[in-house]
Amino acid sequence: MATSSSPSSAAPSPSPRTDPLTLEVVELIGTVVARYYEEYEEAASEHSLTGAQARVLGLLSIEPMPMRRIAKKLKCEPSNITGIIDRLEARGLVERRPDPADRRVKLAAPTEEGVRVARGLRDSLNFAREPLAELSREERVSLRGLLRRMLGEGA
Amino acid sequence: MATSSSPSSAAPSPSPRTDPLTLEVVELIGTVVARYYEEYEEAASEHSLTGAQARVLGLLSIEPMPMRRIAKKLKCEPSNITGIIDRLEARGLVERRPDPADRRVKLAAPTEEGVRVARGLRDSLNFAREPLAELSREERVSLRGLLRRMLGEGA
DNA sequence: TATTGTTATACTCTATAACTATA
DNA sequence: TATAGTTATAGAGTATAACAATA
Repeated sequence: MATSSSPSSAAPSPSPRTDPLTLEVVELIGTVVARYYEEYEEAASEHSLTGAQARVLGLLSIEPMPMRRIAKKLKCEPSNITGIIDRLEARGLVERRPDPADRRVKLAAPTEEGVRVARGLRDSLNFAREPLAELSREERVSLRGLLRRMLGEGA
Repeated sequence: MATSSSPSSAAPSPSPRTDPLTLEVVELIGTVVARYYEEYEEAASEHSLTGAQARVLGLLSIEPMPMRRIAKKLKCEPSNITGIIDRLEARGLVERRPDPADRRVKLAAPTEEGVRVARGLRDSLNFAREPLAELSREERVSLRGLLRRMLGEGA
């Protein structure tokens, strides 16, 4: 922390755990996460969906998939997906289709109505995320770069 | 403000909803949020706490407060806090104290053990958030500025 | 024998409404 | 009368374990 020597060009970090700057950024990220989450739940609620239902529907609206895979994406137990799909199906937003290649598998796919709701959800989310409009184009490019670096190669 | 001429210096944004750059940044923020949330739940779980319990304990470790206020901070109904505090109290991490000024109020405060657990939780979180270490000091300063701008005056 | 989806069970979080004890 | 905390209730998400159908 205090008087580190830091020899090289751009010292990567003096001591990531205690550095006040890092703690401040961590705090800010926490705030972003909290706000984002709130707004996601709110947007879901406006469409009479729970957060989990909205996440599953959003996932399926990109690509139908086996129940098992949904569980992996959501990082929860497969048994939970049964109930979530049940409720989405009861509302006519999702249907279970047989997989021609493997009769054990059920493919969950959004109905037309489900696609519409997913689209509406995505739109209200983009709207909610508009704090980004505060930033100029250059700043958004900069933010994109920093977030990519933070997230590593994967993103 | 559709086809605004945007006279000033740095054009703030062409059309925040559809601009590919903005969508890309939104996507990245979504990834950060998901990862952050996962790691939070994971850290809580390592201390045998649920996410909600960890959030309440973290809150109280900064400052003891009336149950009602916890509900406001967590944006949930006050009746829910009763159960969460019950479970934290049963584990000896939190206690209910009378408020000398108002006998209706109960102040929730962490025990010594609760303070220790809260500290451990915070440490594992900071550890989990270490992707920031990828960034140089300058980059973190830049990120801090961008996040502040995004979040508006409040932060 | 292994895998997919399901059921059964138990726990936690959530909102709503009614209750109590204070104010 | 209004407020703080609680209780009761019901719905949803979660993990665990056991099951049927299929591979």
